[in-house]
Amino acid sequence: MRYTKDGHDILLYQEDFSLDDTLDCGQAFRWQKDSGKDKVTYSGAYLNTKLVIAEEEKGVFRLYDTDEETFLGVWKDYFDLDTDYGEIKRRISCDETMKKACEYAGGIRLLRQDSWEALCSFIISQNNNIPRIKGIISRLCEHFGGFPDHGELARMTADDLAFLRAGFRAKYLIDAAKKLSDGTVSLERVKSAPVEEARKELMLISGVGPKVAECALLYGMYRTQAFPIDVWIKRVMQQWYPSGLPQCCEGVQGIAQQYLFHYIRTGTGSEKNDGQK
DNA sequence: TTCCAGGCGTATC
DNA sequence: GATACGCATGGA
Repeated sequence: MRYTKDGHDILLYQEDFSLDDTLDCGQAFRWQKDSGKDKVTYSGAYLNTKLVIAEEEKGVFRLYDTDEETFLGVWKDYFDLDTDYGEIKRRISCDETMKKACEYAGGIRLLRQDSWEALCSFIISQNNNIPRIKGIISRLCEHFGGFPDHGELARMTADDLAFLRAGFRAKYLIDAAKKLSDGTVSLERVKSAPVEEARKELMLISGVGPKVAECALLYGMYRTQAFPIDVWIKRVMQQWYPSGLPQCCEGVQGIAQQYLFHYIRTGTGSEKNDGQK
C-alpha cells in the first residue's frame, strides 16, 4: 500500500483492487456509481464518514477531500489495504475453476464493513435481489440521515417502516435492533466468540438463519472462514465442487466465495450455468 | 401470467 | 432431521 497527498485528496496506489469488482460485487450495498462525462466515481460511507472515490487508472485511486488521518484511521482498514490479495489469490488458485474465478474479478477485496450495517444488509438480502436490496437500504439511509443505529430502529414498528417496501423483512430488522438494544445479542461478544458460538448467538435474531449469520460474520466481522451458501454458491458447489472446496481455500473460504460468487453470477460461469438448464 | 431473487419461520411427518 | 410452503416486492 502506497499513497500520497494531492491537495485535499489522497492518491492511493494499490494492486489487486478495482472499484467495480469490490464495491459492486454484492458484499456492500451503499456504494453508488456515478458515471460522469470523463470520470467515474463511487460515493458511499463507512458509518458517518462519507467518501467519494475514483479509479483514475488501473491501480491508482483518488479519495476526494480526504485527509491523511481519515485515510489511515478509516479507509485503510475498510478497504483492507494491509492484506496482500495477490498472495491470497495465488494460494487459492489451486485448480482451474478457482484460477479463472480469481482472474475474472481479480480486483475484489473483502471490505471490513460495520457489523451492525452488514447484519441489517443481509437480513434485507434474503429472498431478494441486489438492485432491490440497494433500494431498500438507500431509502433507510435517506430516511434516517445515514444508517440508523439499533437504538433508533428499535423504536420503530413494522408499519413505521412501510416506506422501505422491505416486505416481510421489516419485522426482522426491528427484532435485530431490539435484541441488540436489550443485550440479548451483543455484536462485540459475537466478534470475539468462537465461530460456532458466534453463529448461534446471531441466530437468536428472528430472520437470521445460517446464511445471514454467515454473511454477518464474513462481511461485518471479517471472519474469512465463514462461507455463506446462497442460491448462486449452491450452483457453484453443484457444478464444480460436489465434495467441497479444495483444501487450499482452508481458512479463507469466505474470500474464495467472493470470487466464485461474482464469477458464476456475472462471468462465464453464469453462461455455462444457463447453458446447462 | 409466472418465475425468481445472496432465506427464514412454521407446520408436518 | 428432513421436507414443503408461505412470505412482500418488483423486475424479467
